[in-house]
Amino acid sequence: MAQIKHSRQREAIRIFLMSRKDHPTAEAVYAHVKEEYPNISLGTVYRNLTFLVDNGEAIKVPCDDGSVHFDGNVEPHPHFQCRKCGAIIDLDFDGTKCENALNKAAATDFEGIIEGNVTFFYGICPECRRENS
Amino acid sequence: MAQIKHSRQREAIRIFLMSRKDHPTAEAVYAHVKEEYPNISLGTVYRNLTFLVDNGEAIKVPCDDGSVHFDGNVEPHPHFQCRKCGAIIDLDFDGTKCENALNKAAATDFEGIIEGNVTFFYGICPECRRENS
DNA sequence: AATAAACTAGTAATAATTACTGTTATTATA
DNA sequence: TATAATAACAGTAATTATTACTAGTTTATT
Ligand SMILES: [Mn+2]
Ligand SMILES: [Mn+2]
Ligand SMILES: [Zn+2]
Ligand SMILES: [Zn+2]
Repeated sequence: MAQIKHSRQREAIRIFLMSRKDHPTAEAVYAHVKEEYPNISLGTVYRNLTFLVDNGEAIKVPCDDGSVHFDGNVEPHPHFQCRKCGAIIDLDFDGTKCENALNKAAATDFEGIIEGNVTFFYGICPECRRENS
Repeated sequence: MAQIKHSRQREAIRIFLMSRKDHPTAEAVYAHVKEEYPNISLGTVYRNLTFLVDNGEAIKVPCDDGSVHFDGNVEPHPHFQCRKCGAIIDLDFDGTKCENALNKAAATDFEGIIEGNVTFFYGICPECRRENS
């Protein structure tokens, strides 16, 4: 029952995450919030990102290349990463049907419990595609 | 055309990976190969794991929790991680159909190129399920 | 056997993240 | 509104995973 106190820094981080669609890293969040709070510490950013994730106000997006990004959009939605530039992009389609089908298929002959799955897409992002052609 | 020279250490790592079904981490590989080659360096393990992955003799399995595991089974197959104990387990079913369907669905209204996707399952492994009940 | 270069052990360096500590900001309450 | 309790902070140190470096060793070729 430890109470939660408001903090300007946490709020700034939250607002920033929600305003972005490009899934910033902890470092990117730090770089931005530093403009408003020049003394903010990187530890504070990490602590609050974890806090927000734990409280359902943000999502942690661990990518296939090992990098970790954050998302202010907590609606479940699939992600895509560009093999060229590493950008993380939202994919706007509903994969629920496929997801459920996969879970069901996976559960066959499996003695454990399949609770769900995360599908991560990769390829070439629109920008890199244009540049390349 | 840099030639490749055989090395006992690399071979030991390769053999060990192939003999395992539990997807060891770099550290776990190190711990084991150290028994046969007490002087082997952790750097050598990392270098060779990367080598094997680059040469199609192993697969790198970056998990949702940030940990990185390795797999001597290079046949494409889906993975599952237990939320309780963290174990990585192979799932023996063919998800190709769903995967293709997902790629197609994802490609709709997407200006980039969807090359593929990685689906990672999570839940409770058989062992943890038994213990818990 | 001699040579060249790939590979190794040992160690140092880097990157990402977490832990610690004394100080500050926030909230509840007198 | 002042006081008190403590959540949260800044600054820094520590940890973890991984990569880079270098002098010496092993492997393959002549
Ligand atoms: Mn997103
Ligand atoms: Mn496997
Ligand atoms: Zn791109
Ligand atoms: Zn388990």
